[in-house]
Amino acid sequence: MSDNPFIDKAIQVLKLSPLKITSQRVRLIEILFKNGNCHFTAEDVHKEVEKKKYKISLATIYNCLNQFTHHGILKSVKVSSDKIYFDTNTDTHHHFFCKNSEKLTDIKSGDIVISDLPKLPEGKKLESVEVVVNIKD
Amino acid sequence: MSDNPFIDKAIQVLKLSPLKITSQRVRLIEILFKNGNCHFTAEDVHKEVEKKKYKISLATIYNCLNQFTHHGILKSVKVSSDKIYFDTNTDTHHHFFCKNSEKLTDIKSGDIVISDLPKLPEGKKLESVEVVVNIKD
DNA sequence: TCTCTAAATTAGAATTATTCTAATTTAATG
DNA sequence: CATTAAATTAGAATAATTCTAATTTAGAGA
Repeated sequence: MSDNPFIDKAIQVLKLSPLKITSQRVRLIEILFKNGNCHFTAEDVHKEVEKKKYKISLATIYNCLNQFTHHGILKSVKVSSDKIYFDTNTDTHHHFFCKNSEKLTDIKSGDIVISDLPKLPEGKKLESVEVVVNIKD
Repeated sequence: MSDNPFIDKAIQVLKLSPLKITSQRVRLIEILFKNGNCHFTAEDVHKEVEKKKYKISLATIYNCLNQFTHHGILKSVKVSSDKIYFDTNTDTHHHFFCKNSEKLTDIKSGDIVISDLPKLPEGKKLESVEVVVNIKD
């Protein structure tokens, strides 16, 4: 119990997963979920780790971000940037991506409505629908 | 005049741009537009260049793909893959991306309808809306 | 047609984000 | 506790893309 509901919830999901509870993973979750819904690149997380003087290697940061994504703690988002973004909001939703600041912001569910989905190519199954609204200053 | 309307149109756009008409650029356009609407990675183009025994370096392929994109001959598409895809269809449209084959296919305009767009963050301008429907086998 | 210059091409090096390797440490089960 | 599979780590490796600096070329103007 950390008095922060976002951190608590993420730790709960971690505990329910087959992943072990290591100090690195707990600290990364604290960084990621401190302010609720946020978007991070691996480098963002790395900087925050340095600032807090935690000893967590970049390899572990990448490992954890990927495993968290596989276990429903994070979502990954691809936009027209060469970095992978990780989103602490795992609910279905979409994004603004600002080309100037290279920052993502959530579009809250309902603020964008796709009223008609195309039929999928023969024999394929739907995995997800990603909408990115690119914006600039 | 090449008897192929896709190639002819792309060459026209090239001629109207400030880019010079080099043999490399013409050959790349021939490869890209031969079959109308298509999707290519730089490596796809490189393989095709090798197959045809053209002497066009990978650096030139990258340069040209990027310049073509800046001058409206191509569009670039980002999906959850580590490669950049280039699309010969520059009209507004969206994509299926198959996670198994790593292939893009067009969703023709009208087959997907976004009936409600969110209001943009204060002071930002709309650049584009990208919809990717991820599918799998 | 010739000259000239900015643009284009090139090979290869550099960069950048990310993943891999193999050795060491640790969580947590019994 | 003892054990072992999982996690962490430093550093090397990879893969896509961009950069560098030297050479070539397109095409405008004389």
